[in-house]
Amino acid sequence: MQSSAQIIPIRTRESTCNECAFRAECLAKPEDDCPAAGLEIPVTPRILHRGDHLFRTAEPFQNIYTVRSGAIKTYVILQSGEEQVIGFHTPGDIVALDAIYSGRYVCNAMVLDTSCVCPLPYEQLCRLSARSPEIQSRLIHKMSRRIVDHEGLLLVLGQKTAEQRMAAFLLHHSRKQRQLGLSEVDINLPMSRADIASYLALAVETVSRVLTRLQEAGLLIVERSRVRIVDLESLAVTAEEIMDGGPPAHRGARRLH
Amino acid sequence: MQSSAQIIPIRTRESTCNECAFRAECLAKPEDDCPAAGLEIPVTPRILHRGDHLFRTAEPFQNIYTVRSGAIKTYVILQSGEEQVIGFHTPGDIVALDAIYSGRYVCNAMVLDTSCVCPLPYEQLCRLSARSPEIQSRLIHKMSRRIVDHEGLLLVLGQKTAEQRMAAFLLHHSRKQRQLGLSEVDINLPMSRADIASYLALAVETVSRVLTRLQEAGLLIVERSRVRIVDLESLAVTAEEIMDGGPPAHRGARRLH
DNA sequence: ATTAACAGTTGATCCCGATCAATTATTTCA
DNA sequence: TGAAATAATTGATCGGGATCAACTGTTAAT
Repeated sequence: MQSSAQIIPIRTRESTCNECAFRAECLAKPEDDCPAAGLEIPVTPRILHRGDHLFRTAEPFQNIYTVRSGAIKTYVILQSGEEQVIGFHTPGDIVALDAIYSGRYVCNAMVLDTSCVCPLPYEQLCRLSARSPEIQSRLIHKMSRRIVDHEGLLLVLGQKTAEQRMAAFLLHHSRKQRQLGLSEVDINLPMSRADIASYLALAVETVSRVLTRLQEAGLLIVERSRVRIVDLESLAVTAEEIMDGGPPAHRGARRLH
Repeated sequence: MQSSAQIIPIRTRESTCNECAFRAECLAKPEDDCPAAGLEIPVTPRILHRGDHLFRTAEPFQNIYTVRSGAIKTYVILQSGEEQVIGFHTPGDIVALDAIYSGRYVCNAMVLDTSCVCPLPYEQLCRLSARSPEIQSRLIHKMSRRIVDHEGLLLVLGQKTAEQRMAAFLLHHSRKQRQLGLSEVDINLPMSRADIASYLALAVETVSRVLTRLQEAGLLIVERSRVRIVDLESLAVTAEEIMDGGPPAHRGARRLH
């Protein structure tokens, strides 16, 4: 488990958000300087590795975490003992927004890939946002966006076929990567097939089969945790529900219900 | 459509939250008086009737709405032309938290039953919450709770059988009613079977069949939009996933996946 | 009261995706 | 390096719930 990733050169001593290259995607303001020095959030970025936990269910809630790099999965353990994946979090995302309500973490957060996160003490963030309308607005926007994303996911889980779910999942990652200035066709999936299956409410076998099918249809090239999107357009058509009466351009896009 | 409900005696002129009987469930503070008169939110409660719309998709976002009484459903129109129900909102809930992110309403909000709502101009609310940590905290808590609820719903849609979904749905309403000081066994369902089916990602026929089955099992008495829960305990067992190895106390509770 | 439009229930059949089973990579660690 | 454990793929079968179809209330309008 001890790899060279451990010695990534990053300052882990306390610093402020003014120095952070990721501030445009974070809670801090996008401008070059905070208008008042007092508005800076002192943070201690942490490097974590695959398998590490940020927090676990029922622990008292102290920090929310902004993801700077890497990937985090949140999950709960069902009464059956099975693991149920709740979400995947990549750079720009905030982890633990669901813990604010109860004051306890409601899921476990596990690192999928070497990651850098900024723990933000919630109490401190509240005091800060009370003095800074901009920070307050950013937090609320992040939360609103999470609600929108969840509503989209509810549609996917409730109304889409296995093929459509997988397509929507890949498109989501594609768009997120583009938003971060990365490639929108070379997708890295740091989570296991089992994680994807749990998240999309499918069987592992189905995930595997659907990936194969999408590859055979010429939409993807799948190579382990590496997926290259060959036909982004068709993938979008597959994910979205087709308009009635339109030409059935692609075999993968059927309607349901 | 013109019923006596129209003449409910309520002051619809502008008033403040200090006078609202529902403030404990609203965004305003629970204490008897606001510490500063300036923190009061001037609101104009509105009475709406079945079929009325609070707002529609793509309209510019101006207000969030707190529900005082009645029931609101939010929905979107899919490309197929079908209606997809996103959520049901009852007293204490806030409608349009998902519109903050984009600045546009992302769904339609239709009144299911004669309702009283308070439109809260979002800009105004922001300015207010910037000066009142309590208000800010309440808004954030409401949003966090919505996120938690969505996560629960994702589990239900993704991992539960038709029977479990229906049981979870009824329990959700039961608990909400109890929280409001109403009966936890006499549930009123102001939405149609089609609405329930859409929300739970089931066919209308399945909703009907499951209700019949739960009634035959002695857990419910179904009478049109009126459901009486006879065996709350068994309904909870049906909804929750059963612990492995435990005695299979109830026929309705099987595991899946 | 009569009809139409709609909402809800019940029955028969079918299909997508889960499950069971076997095989083939790929890690992990002695 | 090799063995054991784990992850991923592929095949065969089965079932929960969708779909199609018919029927039965309810509500609405004249």
